[in-house]
Amino acid sequence: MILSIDFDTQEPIYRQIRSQIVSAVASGELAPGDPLPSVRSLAGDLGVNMHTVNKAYAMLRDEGYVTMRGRSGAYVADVKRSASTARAQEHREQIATELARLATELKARGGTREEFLAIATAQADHVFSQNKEGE
Amino acid sequence: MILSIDFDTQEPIYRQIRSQIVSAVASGELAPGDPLPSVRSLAGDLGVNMHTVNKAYAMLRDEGYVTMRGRSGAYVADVKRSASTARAQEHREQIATELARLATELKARGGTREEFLAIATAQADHVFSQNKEGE
DNA sequence: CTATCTGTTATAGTACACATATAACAGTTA
DNA sequence: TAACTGTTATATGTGTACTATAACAGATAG
Repeated sequence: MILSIDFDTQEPIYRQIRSQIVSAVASGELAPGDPLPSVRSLAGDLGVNMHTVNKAYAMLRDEGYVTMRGRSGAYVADVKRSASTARAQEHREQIATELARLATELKARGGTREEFLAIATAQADHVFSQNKEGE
Repeated sequence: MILSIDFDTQEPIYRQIRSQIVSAVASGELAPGDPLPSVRSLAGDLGVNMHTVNKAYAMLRDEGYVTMRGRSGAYVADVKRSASTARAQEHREQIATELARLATELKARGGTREEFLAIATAQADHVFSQNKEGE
């Protein structure tokens, strides 16, 4: 998988790395057991510092997306098998909170319930139709 | 309307002020023409600096939520009447982008399209059912 | 007209997050 | 055993958030 960093945006680099890896997990481009590049090599490829990549990896580890195996490095975990975890429940509650926030923003500008759900459905159709297996 | 600031969260104070005023506009608690407290009095009530409130007001002004009238102060604007503005279009695109982001996050953890739409519908029902007129 | 209050801008200081740089460490493995 | 992994420690520079003090132009109540 290829990561691309935008240095001109407000989103921190380590979050960009984290988001793109999560996206790859979502699309199936990264499957459980797949190895991730080492923090040093990825940092070199992206032109960023080692600690920036390490911060992204540590976050992915804390979120359950990857596991570390000593020298072997970082591997994609089977996060989908922990759907009933307390962590997974918190994750869904956080998504619900953010959805409510977006709905409120739209409503403040005159948007309707149907318009919000239309946008949500369109985006869901787009996201959940993507199912890549190999690269 | 009463604002409450959480000093222990990561969300900046000026964003908390801005969000709560937008929420009040969405619920109808604040209607077009309603006056907002002055930056100095609100800062005093909340126990924050004047510039922090001013930063929130400036953002609300740039977003079209409020208008300024010299000494009279800040008033709630009729932002719902500018639904076909370029700014309104950007706002909807930004919401769509964030919805896609949330859908991707849920999918990465094994969530389905139906589960995402179920959460979105539940939140939409909750948000769009709130319609306060007076305070 | 004039004093007052409004948002706004300028300057300065503190605190924290982000990113960098260099260095060293424990654990795993070829 | 040597090499590579993630991890941690320390230090530096930059940008944002918040505070503090001060002054300004514009609108308005008296």
